[in-house]
Amino acid sequence: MNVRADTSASKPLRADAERNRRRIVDAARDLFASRGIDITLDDVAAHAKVGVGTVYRRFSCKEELIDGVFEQRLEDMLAAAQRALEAQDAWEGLVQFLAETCEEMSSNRGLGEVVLGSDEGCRGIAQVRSRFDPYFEKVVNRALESGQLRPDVAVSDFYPILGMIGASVEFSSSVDAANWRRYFTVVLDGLRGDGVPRSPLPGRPFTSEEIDAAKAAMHRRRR
Amino acid sequence: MNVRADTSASKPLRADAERNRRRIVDAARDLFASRGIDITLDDVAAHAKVGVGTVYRRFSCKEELIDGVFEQRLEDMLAAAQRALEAQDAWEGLVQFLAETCEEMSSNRGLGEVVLGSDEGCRGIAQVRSRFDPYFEKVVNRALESGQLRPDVAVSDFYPILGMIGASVEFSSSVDAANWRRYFTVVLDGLRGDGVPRSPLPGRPFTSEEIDAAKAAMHRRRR
DNA sequence: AGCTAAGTGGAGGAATGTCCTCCGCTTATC
DNA sequence: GATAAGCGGAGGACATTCCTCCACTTAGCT
Repeated sequence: MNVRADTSASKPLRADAERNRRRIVDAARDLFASRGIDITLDDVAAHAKVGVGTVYRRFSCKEELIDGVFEQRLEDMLAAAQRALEAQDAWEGLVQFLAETCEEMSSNRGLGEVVLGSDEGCRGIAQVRSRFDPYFEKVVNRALESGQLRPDVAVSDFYPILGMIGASVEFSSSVDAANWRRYFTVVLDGLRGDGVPRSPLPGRPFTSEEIDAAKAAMHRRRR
Repeated sequence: MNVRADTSASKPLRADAERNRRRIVDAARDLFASRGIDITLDDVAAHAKVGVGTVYRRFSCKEELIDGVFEQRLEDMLAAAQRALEAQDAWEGLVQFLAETCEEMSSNRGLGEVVLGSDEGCRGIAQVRSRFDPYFEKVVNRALESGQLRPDVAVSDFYPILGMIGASVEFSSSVDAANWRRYFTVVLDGLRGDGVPRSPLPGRPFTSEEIDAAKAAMHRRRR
């Protein structure tokens, strides 16, 4: 394992080097979004159209790149949690936050892996997450207190629950990228307090051909 | 890719060879259950305490081994579906079937991968599955007709739904292998028709230390 | 007891993939 | 136009997976 390069204030990069750094980060963002966090720095180099050496000179390991790219995404989630707290209705706020997050996960494969993965080696992410947690806790507690969220769920239950919805996002992605909303709705309805009305399932179920295609894609992805 | 060895009636094996074949299948069953279907035939050989050559002589590729091991598990699922049809209450039947299947998935990591994966190269599995499908369809339709299952779900929705519960099983497995039941219950409550009463969530939510441990384990599993 | 076909083990080669270094060349900047 | 900073990407080191090969062992027959 490598020693982390010094990211804190060092002398400014030469203009061309700074330009390349940008291209690397952009390429990494794209690749993390489309292929998840299990990409190699060599992939990133090819996609950014720079040599591998250039990537390794700027980012001594993948964690630094993950940190650089996803810190901003987590800031977005934090902002979404803050907005959720401002919603008039507690349940609406929670749903809005979860929907935004899942939406983001469906267009960014890496995000789910980061949210449900370990922080270690990613200082920036760990730091944003620690600021995020109390907000999310408030969002959940508010919905609990209003009685709209079933009383026997807890904040920590939302990790496996996000993981579940992430799985349906992944399953759907190769065939109909919006279909996860059906299963998201099912889960929300399961989380509702008694007496809160259900919502109809959006979209339509998969055809059996689509199921086969989705299964084959899952199989392929595993390689 | 390899040509499939002839599994159909060939001359009987010598006693010691037959004994070894057994040990290989037993080892494969254990490994598929504990580590999923992404194991190597070399792993199987080591676990069965035979040489790799012996494994390759009997099973020309991993698919044959998967077929041999999981055909029986799918037969079990088929039997569970038949039992579900015999339950007095349609909803109870469906829940019972899903619970049995998820239970099995939680103690057999490979099963979920086979159920949600592609059949290709696994004749036995494909064949059992085609017999299974109509029974399951009946189980679901009966619950739809009784009004206990929400009217806007379809049979095909149960694939992504099983995938979701599988994800919660995986997330829970390293910390508290029974915790998936909470999320299973949430999903079931989301699938209920209006007017059918909820069930309380079993178990307890994860502590935040357990969440960290589970996230780290997910991370590690991805390697 | 002895013969032989069947079966065995596991070293190791081929193929692939990932990580990362090194150094001769290019270029921004003063 | 000098020079330090930066660049590219060939390729070495290492790991993993798949699978073959063949010298040796053994079951089962006579």
